[in-house]
Amino acid sequence: MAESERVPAERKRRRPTSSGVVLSADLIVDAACELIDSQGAQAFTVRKLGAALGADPSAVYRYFRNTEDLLLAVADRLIGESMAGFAPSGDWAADLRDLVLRAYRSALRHPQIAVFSTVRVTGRPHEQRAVDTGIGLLLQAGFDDATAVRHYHTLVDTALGHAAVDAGVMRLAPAQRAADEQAWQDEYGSLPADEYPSVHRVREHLTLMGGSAVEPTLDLLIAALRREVAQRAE
Amino acid sequence: MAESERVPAERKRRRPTSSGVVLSADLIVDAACELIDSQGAQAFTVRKLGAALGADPSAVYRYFRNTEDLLLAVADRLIGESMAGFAPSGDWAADLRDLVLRAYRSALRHPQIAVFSTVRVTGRPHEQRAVDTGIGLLLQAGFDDATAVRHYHTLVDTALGHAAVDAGVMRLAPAQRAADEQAWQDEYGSLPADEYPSVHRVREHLTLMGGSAVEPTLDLLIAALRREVAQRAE
DNA sequence: ATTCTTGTGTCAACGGTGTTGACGTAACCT
DNA sequence: AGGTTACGTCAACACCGTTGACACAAGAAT
Repeated sequence: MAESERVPAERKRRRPTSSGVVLSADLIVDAACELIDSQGAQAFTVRKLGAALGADPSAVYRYFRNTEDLLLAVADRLIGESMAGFAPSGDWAADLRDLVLRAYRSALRHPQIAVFSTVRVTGRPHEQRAVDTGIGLLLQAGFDDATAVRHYHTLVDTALGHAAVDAGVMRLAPAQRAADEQAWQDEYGSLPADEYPSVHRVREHLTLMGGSAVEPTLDLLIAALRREVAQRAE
Repeated sequence: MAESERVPAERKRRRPTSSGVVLSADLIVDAACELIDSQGAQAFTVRKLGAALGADPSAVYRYFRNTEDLLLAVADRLIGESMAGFAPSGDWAADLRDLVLRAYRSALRHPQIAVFSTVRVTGRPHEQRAVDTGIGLLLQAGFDDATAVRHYHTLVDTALGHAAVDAGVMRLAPAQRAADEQAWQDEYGSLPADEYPSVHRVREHLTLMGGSAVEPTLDLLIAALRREVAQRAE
């Protein structure tokens, strides 16, 4: 899991910072994750990262070329984390749901990263393992090769897409986010019946628009796949 | 969400800027769209917007509370564009597919905007119209109120999620994008059969991972909805 | 033990950002 | 004609990412 160092992987001189911390690429990635998780991605800045580390912000540039480079290293760690502990049960549909939901959750854990890390093919070991596992489950279900690939693509892009959307919501400051959910009641709950009949009719249920839609979506997709398999068996 | 206007919708005093332009909220949104489309979302700043308008950057704050507020207006314009020309056929499933695909396409037509605009509840007129139409189609299909809302949420978030993912790909430089698609063949096409049996088996079909997965996804979702309605009717 | 090299933490600075408050002036109302 | 005030402008603030110069301690060489 190498990072894109500007510096040989192994460091010899470990000079502690003025506050006594001994820096390393791993430690910086740790701190970055923590910062993003606790403060929200919006709050992530190199300067705050430096403060959290107890080091001058510019020290980060001894380990990463720039902010994007650092965020890629964080994304790299994500892929590994998300698949840790995945244990197939034997039910292909349930396992697929679990696998894809893991990708979603770990992407969502770091919202800012999710937006750009979901579009690149990393080709790294963890990604390769995940792809093989997912396609394997679809083959096990009985789909032919091409269909398995197509369906895998569908599931993964859907999960990552939802992650990107939901990540955007997470990026908002908590107060802003609350206001946004409230908006469904405030702005939509009181639309006039003559101009917006459907919205008016369902106004009691608009809070359902608040949370994430991943799980309902995956449930529908997997139900459709299950049915496809069943029909094929007839 | 709070009103975007800090000012009554209709303006009386139209004082031209020092360069002779007469500002308006619409004109500012125009300029913002143009700027983002041509230069990329990264390049969008209030100061550049001011320069493009031939006005002091801070003039923007007479029309929008802050940048976020302006971007919501941009997002709503996109929704409006996408809905222009939508004509329901009477087949709720086909109409839903069309409606949602329109949202996807217009988001994708402006990849730079899509990345952030897919994320917020704008609460603005165009969005309200689209929401009412979509939920109306689901009610017409026979779903109860709460279920209609849930399914609408599912469809919209899915389409916008795919737009976000696919827009991310579009943003890559063409060379980069080609390399990324090639990676599916290069990196995955030659994985050893013993370690990655499933990927190895489907290696002929990995190019299917290239394009967008929206349509297959929507087809699966709508098939699931159709079946739900059919079962309810029994 | 002393010197030398160099990796690396620090500091100051640059040019950028969004946003705000004061200010004057032109556009409308009476 | 005069008064109000909307709104464009300006200057300033507090941030941001990033860089180049610098000091110094860790390890190597002697």
